[in-house]
Parts: sequence; structure tokens; C-alpha cells
Amino acid sequence: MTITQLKYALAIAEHQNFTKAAESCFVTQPTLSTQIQKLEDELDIIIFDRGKKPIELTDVGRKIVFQARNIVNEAERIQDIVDQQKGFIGGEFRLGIIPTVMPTLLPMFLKNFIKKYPKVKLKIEELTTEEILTRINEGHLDAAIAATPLENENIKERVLYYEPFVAYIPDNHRLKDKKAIEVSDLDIEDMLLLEDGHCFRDGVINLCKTFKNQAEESFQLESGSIETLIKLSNEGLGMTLLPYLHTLDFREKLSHNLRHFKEPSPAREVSIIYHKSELKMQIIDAMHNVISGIIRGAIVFSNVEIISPLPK
Amino acid sequence: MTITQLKYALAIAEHQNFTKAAESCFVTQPTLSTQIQKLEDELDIIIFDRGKKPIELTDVGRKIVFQARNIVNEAERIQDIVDQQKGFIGGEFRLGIIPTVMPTLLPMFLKNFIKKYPKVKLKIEELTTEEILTRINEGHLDAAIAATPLENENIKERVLYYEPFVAYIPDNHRLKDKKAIEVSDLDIEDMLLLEDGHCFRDGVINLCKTFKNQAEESFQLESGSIETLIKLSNEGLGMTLLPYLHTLDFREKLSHNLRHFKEPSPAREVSIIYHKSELKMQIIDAMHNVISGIIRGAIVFSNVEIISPLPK
DNA sequence: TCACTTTGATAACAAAAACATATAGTTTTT
DNA sequence: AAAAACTATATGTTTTTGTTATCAAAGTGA
Repeated sequence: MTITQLKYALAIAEHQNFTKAAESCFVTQPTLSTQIQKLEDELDIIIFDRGKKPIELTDVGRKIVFQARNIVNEAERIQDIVDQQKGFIGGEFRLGIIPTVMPTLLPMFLKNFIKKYPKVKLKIEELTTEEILTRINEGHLDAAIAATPLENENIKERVLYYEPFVAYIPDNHRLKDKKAIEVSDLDIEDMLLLEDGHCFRDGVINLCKTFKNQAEESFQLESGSIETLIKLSNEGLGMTLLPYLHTLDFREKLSHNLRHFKEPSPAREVSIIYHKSELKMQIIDAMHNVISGIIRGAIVFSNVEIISPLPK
Repeated sequence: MTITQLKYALAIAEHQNFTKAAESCFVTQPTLSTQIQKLEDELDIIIFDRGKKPIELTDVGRKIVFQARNIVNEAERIQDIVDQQKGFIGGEFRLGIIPTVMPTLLPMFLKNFIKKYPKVKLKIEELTTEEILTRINEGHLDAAIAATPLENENIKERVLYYEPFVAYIPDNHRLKDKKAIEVSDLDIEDMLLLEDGHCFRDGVINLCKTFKNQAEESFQLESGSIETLIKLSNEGLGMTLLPYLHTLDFREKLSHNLRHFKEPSPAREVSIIYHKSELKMQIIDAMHNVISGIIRGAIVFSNVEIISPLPK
């Protein structure tokens, strides 16, 4: 049994296809076939059920692949130890970011980060929280930026900042003349929401439920982006809530529609999250430092109440 | 980096000597030299300081070897998973037993166990608790039988039985006429103890301290075996405490010197202990079942008070 | 200090393993 | 039924791993 064989098994389990798995490992398909056969021979057990199409794991196969993931992870930490020793902050670093954080946070820290750590090859993907969790667990992401707490036992969280919700009230709205909004003012009936899958949507729903246990699924309109939400709101279709950082570059025309909450303002907790194995922890530390340094200048609220990003 | 290379590194770290490590791996010394060089080249870091004699680990080397231990352990679990799947209870199983349990418990269960699980190649060693903990952590023991609780975060415990302390009172002793002993009767001044390193000794000392916070290091006599302890006691040198199982095969002549404690009788907790990685768990389960089945017939006490086996 | 031993490194070579190309044998799609 | 998509197998090449023989350096002891 070699680490290489285990990596091959992982790739096949993932792609459910020898040929594609071979590509992802940068070897030819017969190499995988023979190496997996050798592994199966040595253990004297069948890992993959080639009868099914696409290929499936046997019951033992599933356990073995799970354990193989552990072994490969632990093996990668050897390089990590060496990097740490050398004070080397570099190599590939795959970062996921949720859609409602991506457009505001990324421009703020990216330039600083790549300047300070030029040896890190950043690969950034916009992903929903759910996709992020899967990929971190499967080892396809090194870390991610998401709303927390997530209560996932395999994943650790390190808070970056607390981002207050800000209300966007169109001109014709019943709350137009209020200077400061309260949570009890909110009514999910005239609230514009992001479409399903966005945790910011779930946060808003949780917030609305704080005071009123409203009927679900009666939402009027849903959109895929916050920019659209604002436009829909301007059309008089209802109010909406925005993450604070989104409101920073509003022109006067728009910003006179903004209303902050009375303190303690509801807020989402935004964290850098990573697998509990703490692989590439130096880079995660570095990124945490850069981001929280930058945010310290941008968000000054102190008295906030954290709203859970989880549905239901 | 291969699992084999990591195993070689572990062997060298352990033996502090390439030649001996090579033997333990069943390869020649040049093989180790070149493989370790390859590993060091690949990681571009020095693991072993060949300047020192005997050879020493560098600082990074220590971390790498620690991680290598994890990886090798996790890798061995693959075979474990396969064994579990096949319901196979077999292979080498290295068991440590503390001296004060060995002579009484081993004869009781060994025959049964090898009859029931003939494919397990048992390697049993008599070791002190301290030696056991080191060896389990270094992966040289699969499990051990020892007095617990040990409060060691790397080691899990599964209780086998509670074994009461029994007093052995020689004819001329002040407590001779008492039918049932109480803890408050005990005085460490006239108590014969096992020599240092035995946890049973520490248990007795802890017990004596329950009521009197006596001066330490004023013990009269110490011995390496319980049999000698009894003989010394018969010479009028003091009383002593014995583990219950040791008293079962006493002839009448000896057993009239025995005094049980008033309930709740002080007792030691005897457990099968193993590394938290739960390697070879099927065999540990099997052994636990055999032993506790046999003990159920031999120890009938229910109301006991557990005495810690740890010094101080 | 001078043999002598111990121990790790190196060279040369043999054996084994890993991988590629080419191709055959299945199953699935169309 | 033909084509396409996949995996297995045969064969040869390259790479890796291991062995034996030998060397160099450090430590040991008379």
C-alpha cells in the first residue's frame, strides 16, 4: 500500500470513472487500473464495484476511501510542517467565498494580500455555504469565507468581523420616515429576499422571525443578486436588507434610502473557516491578519447581535 | 514521500542508529541511508542530525517523526478496516500487563482466549504502567491491562473488573483479632509495600493517606513481588495488602490471615487500555469480552470504592 | 597515538515497481 | 447494429528500491 495508490483510489471514488480520475492524477488510465488492482489484491478485498455504471464504491470501499482521505491529509501535513519551519508562506491556496461577501470584501483585501504574500498562488471561487462545506471536507478547498456560526464538527471558524444588516427603504415605503429601524418593524411580507441557497437570505428570514413567527413561503419576490434587489426595491416592490459593506460605496442618491438599525444592530458574523486538520494554517493565519486589519478601519460598530446564517 | 520512508524514519528515530533501525525494518543499512536522503531531499530539510553520536533528531525532524507516526498509524487502520469487514480476528497482538495482575489474571483467561481466537498471535509482556504508556504511544503495544483511571489523553480505558484490596495480617499483628478491617485502621508505618514503580504500591499509599496524612519515605520494607511480601509479613515485619485475585488460591493456613475490608471495600479498577486511535479494536473487544466473562464468576463484590493507581 | 571498531555514506549492480503505449473486451448510447 | 465510452490486459521502458562491496570519518582502548 502506497500513498500514491490511496490518492488514486480517492480520485476514482470522486470521479466515479477511471479515465477521468487518471487525468486528474496526470497519469494514464491503465496505471490506475493496475495500481488499484494491486491495492485490492494486497488487501484481498474489492474496493470498487465495476458492475455498476457509473462505478460505485463497495461498503468496505467506502470505509477505505474515508480512511485514505485521512492518510493523504495527514501526509500533506508533512510539507506543511516543513513550510512552517522555513517560515514559507506560499504554494497553492484554494479559497471559497460566499456570494454576498465576494464583491465587497475581495477588492478590499486581495491586493494587499498578494503584495504581502506573493508566493501564495490564490485560487478563489464563489460558492454557497453548502458547497463550501462539502469541498472543505473533501479536501478541495483549503479555507473559505462564510457567515457563521455553522455548527459543523469538522470545520473550525475564526471570526473576521461582524457586519450589521442595513435596511434599504424605498421612497413609498411605510417605514420611510423612520430614522432608525427596529427589528420589530420588519415584516417578511414586504421584504425582498435573495433566492434559495444564499445564507444571507436565511439570515434575513431568521431575523424577521425574531419577533413574528410568520407563515413561510409567502415571499413576494426573490433575486439572485443584491444589486437586483435594490432595483426591485426602487420599483416599489418592497424593502430589503443589505450587508453593511455593500452600502459603503453608495452614492448620495441611494444612500438616503438607507436606515441603520437601533443598537444592538442585527449583524452577521463573517469568519474564515477551515478543516479541523488545520492544514496550511500559516496561510490561513496570514489571511486572517490581513483581512481583520483592513476591516478594523471599515466597520466601527461595537454593539451588535449575531443572527444565525443557517436555514430553519 | 512514501509510507515506507516514513516507517524508516520512525525506526531510525527510535533506535538512534541506522544499522539497528535497518535490522528492525528487515532491510540493509544503505537502503535506509539512501531512502532517508531521498526524503530529506524531497522535503529539502534535514531530519536527522548525524553530527551527534548517537544520532539525534533536528527540531523539524521531531515534528516530522511525530506526524509520521500518525500517518503510519492511520495507514495500518486500512488493514484493520479490512479485517473488521471480514470478521477476521487475528494477526499479531501485543499486550502489556502490569506485574500485580499478570500472575493471577493471565492463567484465568489465556487458555480460553487462544482457544476462541486461534488466529491471534499474542505477544504478552510484563511491564509497569509507565512502560506501558510509553509503548502504547510509540505503537509498540496494541493494548494493555493496567490499574485505572490513568487520566492520559492519548489512551482510552475500558474497565474489566474491580478488584478489592484484602489485608494480610500476620499472627502477632495489632489488627489480628479484627474480623473486618476498616481503612482507618491502616497505618503506613507497619505496612509492607512493593518497591517503587508498581502502581499497586501507589494505590496502597493513596489508600493509607485517605485518613492519615502520614510522613512519606518512612516505609520499613519493600519488595519486588507479592509472594515475598507475604513471607516478610509472616516474619512479623508488618501487615500488607493484596489484590483480591491473589488470595483465591491460598491454602487454609494462609487464608486465616486474610481480612476483608468493611464495605465499601477499597478496590482497584483494572481495565484494558489502548491508544485512542482504536487500532485493532476487534481484538480488544474480543479480549474484553473473554476476560469480563471469566471475571464475572470470580469477583462478586458490588460495593467498592476505587483507589487511584497514580503516585502522589 | 596507533590499531581497531563502529557507523553512516557511496558506488555499482540486480530486482522490482511504476508507468506508458497499444489493444482487446465489455457495456452503454445512439 | 454501429459507435462510443470504459476498463482490463499485454508488453516494453523507465524509475525506484534494494543488495553487496567498499570507503571515510568518528570514536575507543590499549
